[in-house]
Amino acid sequence: MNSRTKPPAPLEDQTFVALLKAADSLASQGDQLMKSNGLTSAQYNVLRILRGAGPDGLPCNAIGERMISRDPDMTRLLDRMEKRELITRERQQQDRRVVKARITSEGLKLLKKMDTPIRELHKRQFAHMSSAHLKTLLDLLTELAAHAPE
Amino acid sequence: MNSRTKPPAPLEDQTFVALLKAADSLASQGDQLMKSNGLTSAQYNVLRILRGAGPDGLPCNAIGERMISRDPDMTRLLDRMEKRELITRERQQQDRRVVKARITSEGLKLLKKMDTPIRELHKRQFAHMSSAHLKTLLDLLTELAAHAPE
DNA sequence: TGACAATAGTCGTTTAGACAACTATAATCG
DNA sequence: CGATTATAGTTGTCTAAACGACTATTGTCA
Repeated sequence: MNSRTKPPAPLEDQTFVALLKAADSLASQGDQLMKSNGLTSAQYNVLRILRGAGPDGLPCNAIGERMISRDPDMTRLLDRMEKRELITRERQQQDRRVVKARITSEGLKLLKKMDTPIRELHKRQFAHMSSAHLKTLLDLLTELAAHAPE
Repeated sequence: MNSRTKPPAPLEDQTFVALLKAADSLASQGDQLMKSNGLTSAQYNVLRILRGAGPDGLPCNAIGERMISRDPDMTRLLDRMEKRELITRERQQQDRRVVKARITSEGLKLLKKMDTPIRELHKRQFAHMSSAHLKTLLDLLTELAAHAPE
């Protein structure tokens, strides 16, 4: 009896789903913002990473390692960005296997234009949360990341 | 002076990135498990939703609403699953606009086979976290979801 | 009732993601 | 040195995602 009420899902399962849903919700709002600037979120990510890397640029695989979600086809992702002149690529002389990517001034300009809207989006997304809760959330997520494989 | 140290990113920005990275990490482990059973995570999601819906099935758009990340092309997602006989589809007589999907016994069998491995994956993913921390994390994520747009 | 709007799903097309096989270069070590 | 292995990136191919336009059916209300 009481056969109609399901047992509650285990805490880990609930958290798994909640984490993915929250991430999807936040990300899709971010995606919209990127898209309105003609970028995918992967492209935006690459630009931010390259801005952070400075004028020395970064080899392709180093970009991949720093991305939020690793792109399995960095070559063609960068192809598209190079075609739009958001980045440049140059094969290294010292080690001719590596190709270093750098952000162009046009890429920097685009990023700069997006900085404020993105900052404000993130503020809005967490606006309802006290900064203590926010800090706790960040700590727990960091803890989670620390134990993730590689 | 001290011009080489960047100011720390605002808490919201850090949390945004940490949330997306954590979700990506957990999800990609999940994806591997799905894939080893011949499913994408979207397909797995649909199967779980349809199992939860019971023998009455669900209209396509209701499936979309319940998914972790809404698929913009439910038709062809279900096409592929119907072709593999994991689900059936049937147009309703009462309202001939709606098509109801139901899980087949083969779909149920596949899900059942995956239940334990998935349960164990989730347990492993959160193994390092005390159940108090886990509960806190779930609460914070739920709070976040509650304030997300629709 | 009959035009208009809303809802549910489908289909065409372009583009990007996933995976594996491949090329080129460099490092290692007997 | 020369064979082997490791690293870095590229390319081919297949499938799926994204986006919009489209069809069919039902609801609304003047």
